[in-house]
Amino acid sequence: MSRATLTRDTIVDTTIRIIAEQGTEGFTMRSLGQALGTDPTAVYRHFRDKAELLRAVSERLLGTVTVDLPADAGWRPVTVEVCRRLRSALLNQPQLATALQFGPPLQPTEFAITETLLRQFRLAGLEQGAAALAYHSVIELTVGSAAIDAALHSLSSRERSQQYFRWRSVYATLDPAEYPETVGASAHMYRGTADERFVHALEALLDGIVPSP
Amino acid sequence: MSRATLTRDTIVDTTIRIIAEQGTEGFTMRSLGQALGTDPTAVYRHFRDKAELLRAVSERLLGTVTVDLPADAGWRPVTVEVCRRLRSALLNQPQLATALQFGPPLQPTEFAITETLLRQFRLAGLEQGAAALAYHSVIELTVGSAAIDAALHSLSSRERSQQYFRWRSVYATLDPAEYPETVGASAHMYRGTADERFVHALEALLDGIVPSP
DNA sequence: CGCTGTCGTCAACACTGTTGACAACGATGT
DNA sequence: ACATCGTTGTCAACAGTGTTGACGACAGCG
Repeated sequence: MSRATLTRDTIVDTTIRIIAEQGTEGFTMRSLGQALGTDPTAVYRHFRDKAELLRAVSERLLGTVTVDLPADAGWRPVTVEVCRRLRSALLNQPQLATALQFGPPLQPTEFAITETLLRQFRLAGLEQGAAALAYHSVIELTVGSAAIDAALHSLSSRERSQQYFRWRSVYATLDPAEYPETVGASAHMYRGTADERFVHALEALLDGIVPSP
Repeated sequence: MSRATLTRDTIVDTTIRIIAEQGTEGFTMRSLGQALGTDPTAVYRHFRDKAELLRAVSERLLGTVTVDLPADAGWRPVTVEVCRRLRSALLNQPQLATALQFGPPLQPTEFAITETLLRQFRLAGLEQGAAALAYHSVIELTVGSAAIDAALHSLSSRERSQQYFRWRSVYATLDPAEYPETVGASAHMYRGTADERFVHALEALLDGIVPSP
């Protein structure tokens, strides 16, 4: 019986589970302790503070972004796949922005993402400076898409559809004299899944970055 | 002898000032009360809770986005200008994501932004469905750019430049064998101002959305 | 066996947003 | 002019947050 019931891995596991089940607000040090079956402050034996724990969580989530990528798919499908995975990882942890506050000097997995994306853009024929700008561009789009959809991510797909429908209704019932375009396009707003909208935007961005012949 | 010392406008003013000076973490109900010279709980006579106050703040900030737009500049400069203003407004209030949690049924100013952007895309020749997708795309990019730069926004331009330099150094000193592209492009990362990078990304996105002949 | 260092436990601190009772004050009706 | 009323600032307090320091149980080791 390993008396050490608590380890960094199990703590990170439980943290991810809590956030996935109850959302980012339902995760507190005390709820974590309860889920672990220990005193809440026992976690501080393994992590300096909550920020370090969340950094470890983001490290775990971001670790899946660049693994097992299709080798011979070409730069563009690989780029889309990496960004989709990154967006998915960010969705599971909106608080990553907090951990990201310290900037790039982060975890090894972040460097792997940067390296992978930069390589794809170089494969696409971009110079180093253009590749760096392209990297910043796709990261901004990916983070934004995740931030916008983070609130609805904890909902079921049914509830999400209902929410989209509700928003379309709001747009549709605006004053047509004041908001003609919004009313006219209301049926097309928030159509499909958030992932589909993101991929559409990403494809457009990539079209603009690397114009196809 | 101002008896009605507190009003919604002055509270919103002070809130914006505190967030601008001390960042989003330095703003609490108690610090707000101290800045107002009243008891912290007096604010609750004018706003139901902190969320409603922040909604009023976002309403104030977003109100400047669509006013006095150049009339005959063409859809593209107008779109860029609106997105730049929106990004600037979001930068001043990272917590807007919290207020935005409730989704589109928000304030009138948000509808004005949506209407303006949709009209520009219609002017560019897009159908209603394509305009809606384009709207979602530019919003995602704008929100993401603001989210990424929010952490550094409270810094002075000098400190910001130093931070950028520090990050470039981190990239430059990685293992070239493992991260060749990152090391190679390190000198081009985080170049220029964040606004310039955003406009570059936005221009690329617009190129992809509405291909120029 | 005894020692040492790790690690879970407990109480407590400073802080947050928020609420209900209380009181001062201007405005209002007769 | 007086009493009344509703608005609004004040105060104490509550539940909840992250975090710290003292305490003690336990494993491994000489």
